[in-house]
Amino acid sequence: MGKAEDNKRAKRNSLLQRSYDLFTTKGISDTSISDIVESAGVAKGTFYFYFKDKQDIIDHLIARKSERILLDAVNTLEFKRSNEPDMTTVDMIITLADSIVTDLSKDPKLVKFLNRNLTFGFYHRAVTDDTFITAVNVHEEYEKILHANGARWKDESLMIYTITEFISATVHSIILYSKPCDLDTYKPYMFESIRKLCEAFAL
Amino acid sequence: MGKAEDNKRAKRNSLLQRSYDLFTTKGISDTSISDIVESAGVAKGTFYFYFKDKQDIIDHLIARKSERILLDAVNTLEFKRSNEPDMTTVDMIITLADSIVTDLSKDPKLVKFLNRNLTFGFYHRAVTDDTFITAVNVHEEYEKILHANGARWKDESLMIYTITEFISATVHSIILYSKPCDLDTYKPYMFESIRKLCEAFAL
Amino acid sequence: MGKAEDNKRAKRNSLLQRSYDLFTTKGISDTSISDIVESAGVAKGTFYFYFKDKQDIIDHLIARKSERILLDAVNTLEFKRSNEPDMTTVDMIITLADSIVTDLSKDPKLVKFLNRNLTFGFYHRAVTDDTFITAVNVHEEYEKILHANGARWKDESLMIYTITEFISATVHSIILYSKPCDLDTYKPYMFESIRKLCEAFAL
Amino acid sequence: MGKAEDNKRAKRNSLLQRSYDLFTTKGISDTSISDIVESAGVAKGTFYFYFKDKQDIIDHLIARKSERILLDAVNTLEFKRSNEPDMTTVDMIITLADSIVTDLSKDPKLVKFLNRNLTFGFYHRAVTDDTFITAVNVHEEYEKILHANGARWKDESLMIYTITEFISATVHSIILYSKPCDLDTYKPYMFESIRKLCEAFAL
DNA sequence: AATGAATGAGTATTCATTCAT
DNA sequence: GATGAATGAATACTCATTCAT
Repeated sequence: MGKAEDNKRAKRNSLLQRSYDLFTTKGISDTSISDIVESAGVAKGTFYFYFKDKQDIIDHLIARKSERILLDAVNTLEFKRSNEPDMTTVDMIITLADSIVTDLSKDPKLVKFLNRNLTFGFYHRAVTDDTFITAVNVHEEYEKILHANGARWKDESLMIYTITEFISATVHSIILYSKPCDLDTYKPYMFESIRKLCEAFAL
Repeated sequence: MGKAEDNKRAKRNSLLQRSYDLFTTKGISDTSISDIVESAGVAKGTFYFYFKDKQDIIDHLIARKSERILLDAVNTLEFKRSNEPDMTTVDMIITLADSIVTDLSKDPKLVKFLNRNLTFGFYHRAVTDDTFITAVNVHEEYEKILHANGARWKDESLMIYTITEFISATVHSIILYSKPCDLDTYKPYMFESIRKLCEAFAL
Repeated sequence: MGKAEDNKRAKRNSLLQRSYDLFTTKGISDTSISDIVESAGVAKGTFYFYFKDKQDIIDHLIARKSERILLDAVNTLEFKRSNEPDMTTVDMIITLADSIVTDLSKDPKLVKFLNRNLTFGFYHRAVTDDTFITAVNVHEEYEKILHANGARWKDESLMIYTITEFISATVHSIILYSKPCDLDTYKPYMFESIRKLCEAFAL
Repeated sequence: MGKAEDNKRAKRNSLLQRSYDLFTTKGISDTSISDIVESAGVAKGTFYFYFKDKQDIIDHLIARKSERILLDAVNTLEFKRSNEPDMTTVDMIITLADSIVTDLSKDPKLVKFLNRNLTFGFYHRAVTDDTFITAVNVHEEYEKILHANGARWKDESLMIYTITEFISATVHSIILYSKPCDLDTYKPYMFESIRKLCEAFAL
């Protein structure tokens, strides 16, 4: 039983991993299903056993990758809080943002791939498998942080949306093209901006 | 003499207009050059006489449309200032944002087409013809407004970048899918956010 | 098992045969891939499953056809030698030439198709599949004949090159246009010329 | 009068020269009429005033270039004969061949362009303008040389055909790819071969 | 669960040629 | 004689998808 299951999971992961490599190397539209299955060493039909179509595997990849970034930020924050238990909520948010931006700046290919779709994991997709189920947990995780220290906000959901969109939008051109400036130059403005955005949602 | 010139311009405009209609109706990648020329009533070769390729006409369209939105906002502001000469710079920025968002909300197809590329006219393209030349003037126009009343900022360029990216990123999902809320609900948060972002750049 | 293999081979051969017919009837550049697949009764994609592109099928055809001509000449020679074991090497070469020219004269379309590329099988192509592998053997076969009776030459490779180029160049216009004379008129001159060319390479 | 004539001739020559440059640089089929007229600085329609189509300008170019090579050889021979009045006809032919091959080896692009069509000027084309009329004179020139010293041959026309085809066929791959050997290595074999071919046509 | 041969609609792009001015 | 805007047929090649095995 488990053996066949493992085999399936391995094949699926191989397809995901290889297609991600190809997407980030050659670009999405220049990567064909043929390229993917050849790289993964499976037959063409097999691809369609595991994924509905090309967009389907792209969506899974975005969810998977953005989830990792978002959860990594949560972990970083938790570690920091264990040393500084008295952080304000705003400082916690800045910490999350810093982690996200730092992760992204280490992986410009991922930035290109996500293409400002960092928020994807939160909203745009029906929950079809475990990957997406976890993505939902991410959202909950963030709401929990917002409420830490009994902080209250005008609208938590809109606040998450606003800040996340702000980060992924501004960071995009800066990481990929260093335009209109490089990341280190922009970071202070960004953190100050986030701080101010928090104020905008403060009760 | 001018007759032939007029004829050319008319044909070019027809291609631009028809392709925009098709792009926003069927989507960009589902619109073929065949569709465009058929709709414009010209031969296929004619398309390639006026535009280098599909991306070329898309770029011209984005520049043209975003330029109109951006300039419309400037005009709206100027009209308002003629009645309220004492507006603060921040209020002027909010006015610009309001005009842009209002324009976009009236034309969701345009939002979809621009796909968060509102800033396109500002940065991403060499200046090759009159369309793009005007786009440059837009940028100057906005810098002028920032400096009205002798206001001073930490970095005008980064400020324009930050606010423009903020608007186009947040507005996108809201206008197209009313997610996570509709525009009227979001507007107060948005304006408050912009106000705060200005603070972040205030000297 | 073998069934699927047979089917593939049959389809491949059908493409080869039909494209040859079209190439020699309408001309190579006036034959489109559409024409070929329509004639072979397969889908367009199928063509590209079996051949890399148009030039690829042309190369295979040239190798295939020139190989047949060249090997046919070897067989003719072997049959003749079984009756006349004492042939001189020069007479053997004339015999080969006669067989080649006779074959070609029976098939002007092939002459046009090969377009002075008779030597193709010898030199110009990496050995990629069985067709081309055989082509290599042809070359060895000819070297063997040159060395029959212990004959020695200044340079066998250059000799084969010289004579093969001589035949394919002179025969071309004569078979296709009977210019500057017809083949029967030219043959004595040709054989005498070859005899003399052999002398030029005799040690 | 003459002025307009001169202008026409200049334009025609410009088209010929520029197209030759493009044909030998980019290749014939990769050179479009657009490329030619752009390079020559005339309008598209003008091309069709001077030449019937692409093949027409190619034919004129081949005639023009091969004529020059062939006449250059005649001049070289005449110069040599003024010093060595007692040359045998065979030596004269070798001298012609040497001149032709030397010219070609200095200009591989021309070899590629002529593509074994050196004999073109002699046979394949109706005489339509002065260029081609001259080409005919070339032929007469060569017959005259064959008859020098009262030499007699089985068939002068076939002899010219045979030797010319021999040269252009063998020299092609050698100059362009140094295959199967380089020109200096091949020259002795070539001259010996030509000498022998002359014997084949000797009465 | 996996294969891979077969599909065929679909696309962008080229270019020789024409003809009204 | 010259122009260049307009043509539109023609073509090679791709690729997501299916389905019999």
